[in-house]
Amino acid sequence: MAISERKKKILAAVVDEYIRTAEPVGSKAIAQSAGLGCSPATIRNELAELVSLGYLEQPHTSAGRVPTPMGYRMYVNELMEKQKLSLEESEEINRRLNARLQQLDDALSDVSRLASQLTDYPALALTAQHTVTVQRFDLIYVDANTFIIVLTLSSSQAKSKLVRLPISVDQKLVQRLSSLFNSGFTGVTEEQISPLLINSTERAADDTMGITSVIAAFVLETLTEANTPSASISGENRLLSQPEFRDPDKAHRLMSYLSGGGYILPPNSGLDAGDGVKVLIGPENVAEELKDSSVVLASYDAGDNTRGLIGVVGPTRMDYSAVAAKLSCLAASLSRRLGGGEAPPEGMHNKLIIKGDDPNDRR
Amino acid sequence: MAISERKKKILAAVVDEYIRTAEPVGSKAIAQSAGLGCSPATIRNELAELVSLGYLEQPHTSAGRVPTPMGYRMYVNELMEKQKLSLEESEEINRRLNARLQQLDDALSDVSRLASQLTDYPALALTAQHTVTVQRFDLIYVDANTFIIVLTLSSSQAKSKLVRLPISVDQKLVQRLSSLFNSGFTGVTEEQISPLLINSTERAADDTMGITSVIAAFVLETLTEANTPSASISGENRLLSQPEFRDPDKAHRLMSYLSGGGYILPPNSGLDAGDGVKVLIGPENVAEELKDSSVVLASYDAGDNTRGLIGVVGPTRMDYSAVAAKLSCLAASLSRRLGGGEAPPEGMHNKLIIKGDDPNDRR
DNA sequence: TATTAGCACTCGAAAGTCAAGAGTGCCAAC
DNA sequence: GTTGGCACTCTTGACTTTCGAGTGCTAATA
Repeated sequence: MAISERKKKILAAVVDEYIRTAEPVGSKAIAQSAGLGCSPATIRNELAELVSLGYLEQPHTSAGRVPTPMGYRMYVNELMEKQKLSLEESEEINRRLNARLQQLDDALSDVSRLASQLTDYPALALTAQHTVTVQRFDLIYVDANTFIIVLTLSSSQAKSKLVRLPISVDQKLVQRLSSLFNSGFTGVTEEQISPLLINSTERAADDTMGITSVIAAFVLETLTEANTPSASISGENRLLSQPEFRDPDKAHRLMSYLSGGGYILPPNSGLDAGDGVKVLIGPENVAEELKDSSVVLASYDAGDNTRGLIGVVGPTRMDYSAVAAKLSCLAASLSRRLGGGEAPPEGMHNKLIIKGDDPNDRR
Repeated sequence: MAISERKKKILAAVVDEYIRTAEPVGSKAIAQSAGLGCSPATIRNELAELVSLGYLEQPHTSAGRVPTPMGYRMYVNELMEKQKLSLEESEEINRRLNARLQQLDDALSDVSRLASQLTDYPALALTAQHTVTVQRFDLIYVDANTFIIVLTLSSSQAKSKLVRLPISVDQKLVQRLSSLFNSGFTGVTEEQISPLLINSTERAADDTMGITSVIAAFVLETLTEANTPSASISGENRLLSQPEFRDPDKAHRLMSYLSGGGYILPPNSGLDAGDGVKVLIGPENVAEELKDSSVVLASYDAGDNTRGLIGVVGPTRMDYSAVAAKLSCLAASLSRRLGGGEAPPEGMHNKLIIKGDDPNDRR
């Protein structure tokens, strides 16, 4: 349904103002702010129509207007001015991202923390489900009681573990195991590692001390960890500064949903491609707990043909424009760093160590 | 100053009751609960004295009594019955700890999350400052563009990184670098790694491609990370279910202090030894933000001659007894797993990967 | 026909009032 | 030293009142 140009301007003004103040906005305020030269009375007529069209609502008869989810949707799709970050701002983001990613590991939680700091809302970072295999297998013999397992994964990470044994092992045995694992366990997925395979390796290596199973356990553990999509959430506490979460119960419900590793995405939707930013407004969310909050999502190229997500959660009255701009810049920076086989900048190599939040952790 | 036996009983009853209900407790309630056969009037007299001694206070003239920090202190030191966990409970803790630690990495955040779940308060886990060195150094040559760095640390961890280069390297060069690093970079602390050392290694290896500095950077990064004391905090949101944090501003202040990696400990106090549990009540905390909260801390043996801390933060009206019992059990379990050079149980090896929370993250 | 000024009306938020109840402090009696 | 009794205090919650922002409608106007 088409809407007059003026109605759009008014709707935009209502949303902008409401985002700014969190208070229902009245006709007078609009008459001043939106530069269309007409009186409050005229605006009131238009507002009444916008209400009956479903874009706005009134908390009660004699209050100002508040956008409905449909109103926000219209705003996000057509009305809001796409905010461009200034050059300094986007360089700032790059710089901070760089500073973080130079650290080892924990990229995911660093990214979510950064997103939260940038936007001042709770933020999350997710990795996609993924099928990682072992590409190469090394055992380093240290001494009779000690060796190191080094796995090179198809995701271009190396994972290692120091194993100390209460018994002595023969260097020969370690070498045998190394080459057996290299032929038997490379290129296989997590599911293909069967007790059968482990047993036959154990026999072939002539391993009577159960070392094979220790190694196999590490391989499995590592693959499981690398395959599990994982999430990191930061800055839940920032919810509390939003007036819509002044009710501690409401805040608590959402926060514990989030820190329980809440599932933000519609399960089928997958992570879509492109650097586009996706906005889920209020009831558009599947999770009951999010029905009156909004989520802004941006996806990034995590290399190894997978994509990850960064998102921000806030009240429906969220500064969509600013958040979208920042997330999109952050996602682009991340993609540049992690993605696409390009040689990354000096000293930086693909690494996005997957980090587990236990999804059973909800309470 | 000595206090009559009866006063102690009464004080204990007040604290117990207040912990349970969060409401000021009156003389009548005590007369019933504490099994000392005397009337409310008698109790009132005693209460008045306890107030003037500083153990209790009244929110206003005609309200029940509430413990002061000094009252809690007395309670914690002498009065509270040391709660013993039932065998099932402590086995439950062990079991859950085990389930978590079998995962790779992230031990710290798993531990804090577990502590928070057990106690239903926000919890944190800290590692001590630490001086880790490289014990052994391996380079694995993969192909002309790829090699793997494997560091074995004095903390009995192995850390590895896959390095892909845009240029080709000679296998010989990799070997030379491996042995040079093994002699030059083992046993040295982070501070001892100087540009001088790096330069001389580079020259000795005849490395014209800057590979030495890539490796040295990884060594430095790894040591820095391993040496940095780090903290993980979980379950901040649980604060919101405490009536004393119904005020969102108050809750917000404390939560952002905590998730900013707040410094809980008096800077000089160090982490003390022993499995004792330490309680900091209200104003005993140094941080302004904690002045009206309490902290319960337990230290664990993190192996490698260092100790770590687990702690729980809550209102001064905290169930000290239960929290102390749980933390102490958890710390003991952890110590058993990480500490003391003992061979850990099947499949478990020393690993407490240090995980960074950026201390500059405060806002 | 679209816009505007004017005005009565509505409703929520904030302030004020009041009664009920829990708990005290004190006194006199045991 | 302990207890029952009683007047007093202070908070809490319910109820009322007031105030003001904002509306919807109508009639006048461009």
